[in-house]
Amino acid sequence: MANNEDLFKNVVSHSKEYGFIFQSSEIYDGLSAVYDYGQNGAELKKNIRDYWWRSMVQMHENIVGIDAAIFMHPTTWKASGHVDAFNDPLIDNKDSKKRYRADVLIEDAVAKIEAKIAKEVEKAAKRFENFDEKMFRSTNPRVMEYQKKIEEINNRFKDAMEKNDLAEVRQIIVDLEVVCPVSGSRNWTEVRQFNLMFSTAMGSVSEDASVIYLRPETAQGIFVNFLNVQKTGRMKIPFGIAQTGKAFRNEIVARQFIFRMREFEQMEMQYFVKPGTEMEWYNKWKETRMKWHNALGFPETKYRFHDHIKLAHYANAACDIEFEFPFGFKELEGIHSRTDFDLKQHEQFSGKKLQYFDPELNQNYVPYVVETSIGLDRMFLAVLSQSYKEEKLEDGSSRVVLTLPPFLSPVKVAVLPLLNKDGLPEKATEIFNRLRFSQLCQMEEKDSIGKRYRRQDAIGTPYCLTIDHQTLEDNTVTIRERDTMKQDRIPVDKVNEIVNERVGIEKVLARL
RNA sequence: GCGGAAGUAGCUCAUUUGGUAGAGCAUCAGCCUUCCAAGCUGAGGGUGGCCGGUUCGAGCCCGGUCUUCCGCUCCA
Repeated sequence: MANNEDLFKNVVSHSKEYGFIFQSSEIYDGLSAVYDYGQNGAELKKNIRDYWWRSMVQMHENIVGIDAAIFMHPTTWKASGHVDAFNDPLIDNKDSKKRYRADVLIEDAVAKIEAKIAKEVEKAAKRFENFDEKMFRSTNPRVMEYQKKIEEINNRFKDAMEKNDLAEVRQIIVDLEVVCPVSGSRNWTEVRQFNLMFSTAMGSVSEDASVIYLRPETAQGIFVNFLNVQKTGRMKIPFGIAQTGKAFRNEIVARQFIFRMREFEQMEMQYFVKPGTEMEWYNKWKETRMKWHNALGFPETKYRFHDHIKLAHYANAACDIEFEFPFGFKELEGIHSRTDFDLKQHEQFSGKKLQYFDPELNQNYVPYVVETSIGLDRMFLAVLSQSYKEEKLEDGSSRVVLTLPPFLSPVKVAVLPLLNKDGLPEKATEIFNRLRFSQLCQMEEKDSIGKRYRRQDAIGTPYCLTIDHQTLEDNTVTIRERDTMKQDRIPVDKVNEIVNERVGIEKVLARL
């Protein structure tokens, strides 16, 4: 077996060769960190999404699903903290390659001057008996000089930020002779504004248009609809709202194939609970989500929890479920106890109450939230890289096979007439036409049977039905199993029943 | 974002010092064969990532740009 790096490369090229993933706008040289799903990828992705949706919504009577718009009122992102947190002016030191927030560098420089003042004050306090600090500060020429400088800097910086004049921000840093603490040099790049949110304009007339953002996460669509769903669905706490959908982040560095994309799909569920019970539910959902992963049948050692030590401003507990990708253990899913932060923020910014009346306690409260959030594209990559196998066969030949869990496979069954004559294609068509009502099937007549088997192996088709001369005599076909390559003969009448049972999602859901 | 490497047919790669691009596999058509990538015949497919420069002439030299990979950095 090739090493992990080669293996990953092979997975990437396999995804293109067999229609799973293409680079976006490839004929125009592509667009960095944006990918399209091809004919097989779209099916696999849809099946993974379906597995998540069914396990969340269909299997939990107190979880319902919604589909909120990508565009949201701009204030949403002020309330959520995305506008402030994602709007920092950044600058790099060219020698140390370190990146700093420009505003922090300036603040540090100001702090240094303030320290100088403090030193003067301290010295003076020692020198004079009846020291009047206030008087000293307002009369000492050196202190006044420093103080004036600080005000100048602050005003310049404020002006620059208001005008969004990044060149001026850089000039302030240059004028202050700020040096990089690591390299000690003053070799700075331009200041750049990194906003992780994509923005666009809404409104047909440009003067009236307002800036709106493409959502950087789907969660806010759930929070703003909390009361709508609770009231119209007559939901009682604890209950959950699930959603899958696209989110957009203008990542500075986006790499590793579809692991970090600028446009990606999240599958999120926000679970609303009574304050004080959140840790209980947090642990419950950790367990439930891990079960969901393990039900796929991949080795359990491929998954691990990673607890966050440094918590985001909104969370009081958080962890990731990490998966061992070919490039190492990386975050696949996040489970966060978000407290009442989001709902309270939206209450404050919207002026609307977002509270639940608890009939048992006979009182209103803002619920706490436990969130599970998984990246669909990452899940896709996890499934694909875990299923990709390069096998050496007994006869010395080799094959590439995707040992996908059958219910996730893009094509469930391939119907193959052994010969392209003698009435076999007609018989195959008949079987194919019955089976296609319940499963996505393919029928192939071209090329040798062995070649057709390998082609189906390469896209992870779990079963091949082969129609041979015996089929015409006793109405049986062979069913070939992808992983073992073993064949059984089964009656044509039983084909639908057997196939549906084996490739169905039901037995996987039953394991949850 | 910084540094390094790469980009030739769908894929993997050739094209010795600059002289108007080839192979295998794949694809398509036909024939033959039929249970794990068989064979034969034929066909299609490339403005050499893109733009510019040097040159009589550039896939090859130079500059820029885009994309990808590796390392660092960043990452709610």
